[in-house]
Formats: sequence, C-alpha cells, structure tokens
Amino acid sequence: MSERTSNNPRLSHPTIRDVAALAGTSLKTVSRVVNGEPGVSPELGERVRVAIERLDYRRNLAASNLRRSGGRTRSIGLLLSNLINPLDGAIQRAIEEVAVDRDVVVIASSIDEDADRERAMVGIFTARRVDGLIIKAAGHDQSYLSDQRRMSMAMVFVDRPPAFLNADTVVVDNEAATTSGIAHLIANGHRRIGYLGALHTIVTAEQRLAGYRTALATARIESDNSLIKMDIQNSEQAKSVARDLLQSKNPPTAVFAAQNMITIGVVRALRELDLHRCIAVVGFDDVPMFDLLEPAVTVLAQDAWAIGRQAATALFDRLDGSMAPIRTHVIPVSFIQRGSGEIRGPYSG
Amino acid sequence: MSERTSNNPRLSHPTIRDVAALAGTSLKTVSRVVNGEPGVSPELGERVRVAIERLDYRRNLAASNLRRSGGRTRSIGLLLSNLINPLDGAIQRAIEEVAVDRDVVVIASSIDEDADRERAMVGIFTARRVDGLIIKAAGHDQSYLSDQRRMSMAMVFVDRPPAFLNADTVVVDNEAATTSGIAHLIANGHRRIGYLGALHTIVTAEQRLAGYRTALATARIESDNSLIKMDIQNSEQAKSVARDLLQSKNPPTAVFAAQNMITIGVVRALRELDLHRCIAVVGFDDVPMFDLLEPAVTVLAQDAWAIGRQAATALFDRLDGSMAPIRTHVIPVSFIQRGSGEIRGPYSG
DNA sequence: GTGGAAAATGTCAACGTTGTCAGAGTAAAC
DNA sequence: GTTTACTCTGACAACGTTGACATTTTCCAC
Repeated sequence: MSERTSNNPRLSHPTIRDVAALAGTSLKTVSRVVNGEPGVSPELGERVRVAIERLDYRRNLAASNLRRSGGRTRSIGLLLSNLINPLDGAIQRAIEEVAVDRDVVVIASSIDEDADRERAMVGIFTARRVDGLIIKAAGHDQSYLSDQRRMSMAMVFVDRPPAFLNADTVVVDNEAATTSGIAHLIANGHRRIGYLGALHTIVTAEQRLAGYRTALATARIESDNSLIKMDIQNSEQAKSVARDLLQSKNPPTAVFAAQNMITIGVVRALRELDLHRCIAVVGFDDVPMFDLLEPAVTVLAQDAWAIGRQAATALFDRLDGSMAPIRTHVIPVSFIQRGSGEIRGPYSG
Repeated sequence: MSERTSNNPRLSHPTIRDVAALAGTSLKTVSRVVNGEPGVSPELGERVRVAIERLDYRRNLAASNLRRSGGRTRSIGLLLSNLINPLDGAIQRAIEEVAVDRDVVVIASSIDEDADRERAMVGIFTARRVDGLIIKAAGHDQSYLSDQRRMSMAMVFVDRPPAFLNADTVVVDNEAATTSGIAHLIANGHRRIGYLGALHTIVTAEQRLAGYRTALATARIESDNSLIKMDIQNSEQAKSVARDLLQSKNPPTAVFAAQNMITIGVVRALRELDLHRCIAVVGFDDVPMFDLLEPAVTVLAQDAWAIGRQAATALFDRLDGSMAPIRTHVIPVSFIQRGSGEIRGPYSG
C-alpha cells in the first residue's frame, strides 16, 4: 500500500516523469517546457503544458537546485532577536519585500539574545544550504562563520557588527545618536541624567552608553555611576529599575532609555509615580504610538525599513557576485522631538 | 576553473564523499554515522567523526530529504498579512517557537490583503514542498488548495476560516466579542455608536460588523448606516474617516474601532479634535501601549501567542498523522477595560 | 534523390543523500 | 573443522531534476 500511494501521482506530488508519460514524451522535453528552454515544437510544448495542467505538476525545487549548477537554493536565512519587537518585524518585512522580487524565500528565526541559539540556527540554515544569511548577532564571536563564508555563503550583519569576522554590515551610529540625544537633555538644563541600557554584552548597548559618556564629558559633567543601569532585558524590568532609580536619594531629572522596550517601562514607571511631566525622557527606537502619549515621547528613531532594505540589497549584491570591498552601511537616525525630551531641567536658563 | 572550485571541498560544501575519502571508508558508513544509525564499529565511527570535524561537513538536507522516504522537508510555510502589525509578529514568533522544538524551519511571507500574492506564495511554497502551511488567507476562495491537500500537504488557517475548503482553523469569536464590546458601550449610556471597520471583503471585518448589529438589535437601537464606515486600510485613513465622522452633523458619542491600526487612527483623530475625554472608544486587538494613553484604551484583546501556538500545534498534529475530524479552534478574547470604553454617554443613568 | 545543416527530441549520467541487499569478517555452537 | 548467527561494511540504485551529448527528424539547396 505504501508502494501504491507513493507511486500514485494523485496522492503524492506528480513528477516530471508522470507528466512525460501523460504527454507521451521524454523527461527532458518536459524539463525544457518547465524551464522555458527553446527547442520544443509548439504542438509538443502544448501537449506537455496540458499534461502539467492536468496533473497540477509543480517541479520539485529541491531536486532542481540539487542538479543545477551553482547549487543555489534561492533561499536566505534571517536571524533577528524577536519578532514581537516592531523594529525586528519591520526589518523582516523589508527584507521579504526585496527577496520576493527576486524569487527568493526567507527562512526566519528569532534568537532573542541567545548566542547558542544563534549558532544552532546558523547550523540548521547551513544544512539547508541557504544562499545567504542576514544576522542580528547575539554572540560575541562570529569567527565560526568564516567556514561558511569560504563555502560561498553570503552574509550581512544588521544592527551590530560581527566580532572576529569581517563582513558587510548595516548599522546606525549608535554612539553619535545617543550623544546628540543626551546633549539635547543637557541643553534643556539637565545634569543628572539617568541611563537605562540593555544587556551590556550587546555591542549597541555599549555604544549607546559610550555616547552617553561622551555627551557628559563634552559638557564637563561628572558621570555618576549610580545613574547608570545596564542589563535590562524587558519592559517590566525597565519599569522596576526606573522606579528604584527615581525614588532613590539623589534621583535624575532626566532619563535616557536606550531601547524601545526600556522606554516603555520607563514611561510606565513615570506614570505610576506621577512624574511624567517633571522628568524628561529621551528614548532610542520609535514605537508607533509614542506620539500619542502625554507627554509624547522624544526619540531617536531608527529607520527599520531602510535597514532591512539595505541589508537585503547588500546581500543580493554579493550573491550577484559583487567583489566590492566589505562595507559598513550606516543608516541615519532621526531625532524626533515630541515633548518628553523637552521638559526643562533645573539648570535651564 | 569552475571545475576546480566546484570540486574543491574547501571552496564548496564538502560532501559525504569527501568525508568518506578522508576517513578511508565508504559513503554508506559515513551516512550511518551522520544519522546515528547503529552498526558502525566505535573506531571507524570515530575516524569518520574526525573527518567530519576536519572538513566541517554538514549534510545537505535537500538531498537527504529527496531520498528519504516520505519526502518530508521539515519546513512549513507561513502566510500572514503584515509583520509590522504586532499581532502578526507575535503569531509568527509563537509558531517559530513550536517549530524550532521539532526541528522544522518556517518560511514566511507577508501578503497584506492581496489574494493574488496569496496564491503566488502558495505556489512557491508548494514548489519547495513545505510539509504544511499556516495561512491568514487574503482571498475569498481557497478551493485551489484542495490539490495540495490531496498531495498530503497539511494546512491550518488562522484568523479567518477558508472559503470553499474544509480545513483546520484557529479563530476567535469575532461576532460575540464585538457584541460584548458594543453592549458595554450601550450599557455606559451610548446609543449613537460609530463603527470603523477594515476591508469588508475580509471575513473577520464582516463578522465584527455583524456583532455590532447584533448588539444594537438586542438593545433595540435602530442602526444608522451613516455611522458605519468600512474598508479602512490603515491608520492614516482611519484617522481621516474618524475626523469626518466626528465632525459630521450628527456625530456618534462612542466609536468602535474594529482593528488595532484603526484604533490608533481613531485615537489620533480624537486627540486632534480634543474629544478624547468625551467620546468613548473600544478597540479590537490590543497594542502594547494602549494602557499608557489618556484615557487608556479599552480593548478586546486577541491572544496572539495562543493563536500561533494552537495553529502550529494543530498543524504538527496533522503532520504526525492525526486523522481527527477537521476542527475549528476558538481562542478566547479578553475584554480589557482601561477607561476609554467607560466614558459615559448621554443615556447613562 | 542526396547531402548537410538546423531543429527537435531523447538517452544517460550526475547532483548528494539514503534504502536495500549482499559480502566479509568474527565468534559461538556443533 | 564446519556450521550458524551474528556484526560490520560496502556496492548499487533511487529520489526528481538538469547538463552534456547523441540521435532522429525536418527542411532546403543542390
């Protein structure tokens, strides 16, 4: 019975062989028709097309790619942190958009900030012979990828540059952007500025912290480590850390939230303490409704769409054989002042 | 040269053949080691493992699946509307989570509400022989899928039931949920309740509208078609439609927004008209920050995580051979009262 | 009608893997 | 020493497709 089912083109997928039999011709001719190759007479071509239609034949891409020269699978792997974050969602969507135009599918997986999962997924994608990889890396060492690259797998890093590996990267200037955000708070009369950051092992978290320090140094404000809270993983944690900070003996008059989920937590804490109109807030990353809050949240907005498009474009350029030097694309960050960042501090003129 | 590169295991992926040569054994033995099959002596097994390590060999899953009985690819296709919508993002994330545990990859694509793209992507996924499909259908006729199903492709529909095809489905009770939301507004003294809905061709949009009508009928309120605005595609459009409605001669005292993007648009319009404390709002679908608005937005919240998990679980059950009758899973909707829906209307006691 | 080129069609091997089955080696039982 | 019953190992075909090349057919010029 197993024999029967698997040979019955009505129950399993019909093959080129079934089509050939029905059209009364050979495998190769069907293959030619399927691939639009020339050299098939109109009438035979038509007969084959009818057979394809009748059997609802679809060529098996896996088999096709196996044989085809180059061995491309027309698929790319995408590793982001977490699709629930709208930033990642938008990046994926942008990438899909570029990929679909090229008839390439996207195999995606969220890896949170888990380096082991990053490696595991890269292994899985490699086994599937994806043509390329777009990675928001979680680990601190991507040298393990040099093998895959040698084996002609293209790769582009987003959000964070790879470590111990030289590869195309799409990032924003986290340090400069943060510096400008902090400088803005300082200009509005703040000296004690709290900093709530993500996992310190993430490069961007460090870069943003560096930007914070740079801005303080430039303004000759001594940095107070009690105002700096790192390793925040989600908005709940951000909220409780913010609460503690705001209720401490010597609280800040402004807070910089280094990531969108952290910003949400900070806003929640401020609300609960009824400080949202007193304490200034600038956040990194925009979220669709920050403009509706009271006060609306001032942010440094990354252009997720542009990041995704750029990453996909860079990857496909490599797949098209570009030998241009490895490059880091920097996508501009826009500073959107909406109110929360413009709350005046004690040192304002 | 092309010859050279493609044969050089250092430049293209090494094959089982390269491993066998290096370990001084046969293809089949390597295959056995790779698949953990018994019947290989410890020492030879070790030799093979060393060779695998040295060459960084990864078996080619496409080739493996081609030969393996059953022909499963351990991949599923996922078609959602738009990943930028956090609801879809969460559904995908939940599905990925179930899939990764089973060593199955997810090939995803957003199709917006485009029926042609739905079909095109199904075709593409079919060519790749995905084992199953999870679809938030855009079109109004899924009968074209009966062929794939006959060919043993599992499928589960989310958010909306398929038309002209009987298949497992995961939905919420849109009509009942909406009825309860509208009833809540009526209980708070509203009679003129505006309804802003999505594309009327989407089944859920119709169901929610039906729920609205049911609630009005139950309360013996005559429905006024000038209060019903359908076919809203995004939050900008929702905003302008809401503006027009609220500024019309005989405006509503409460608004029901039938989808999260619409709710955002409605809230924006209310803000601009400074009516947000006067006009009640209930929205369908939650968004992470609705609780922070003033007033916080009362919503009917779908549990995207549960929807995704249920869909994936149902799909894998089928792939595991379940012959249980086709079933529609209904995921509960929670009604979250936060303030905007509790604004009193003119007929409140 | 023949030669010869061009067009149409087909045969076969190969892509990288695994299922089938047969062969070689080894140890225990007679 | 032979048989029996293993355990290991490998040769070969097959999965569905396409590239290389061979063969057949067609058509036109002579």
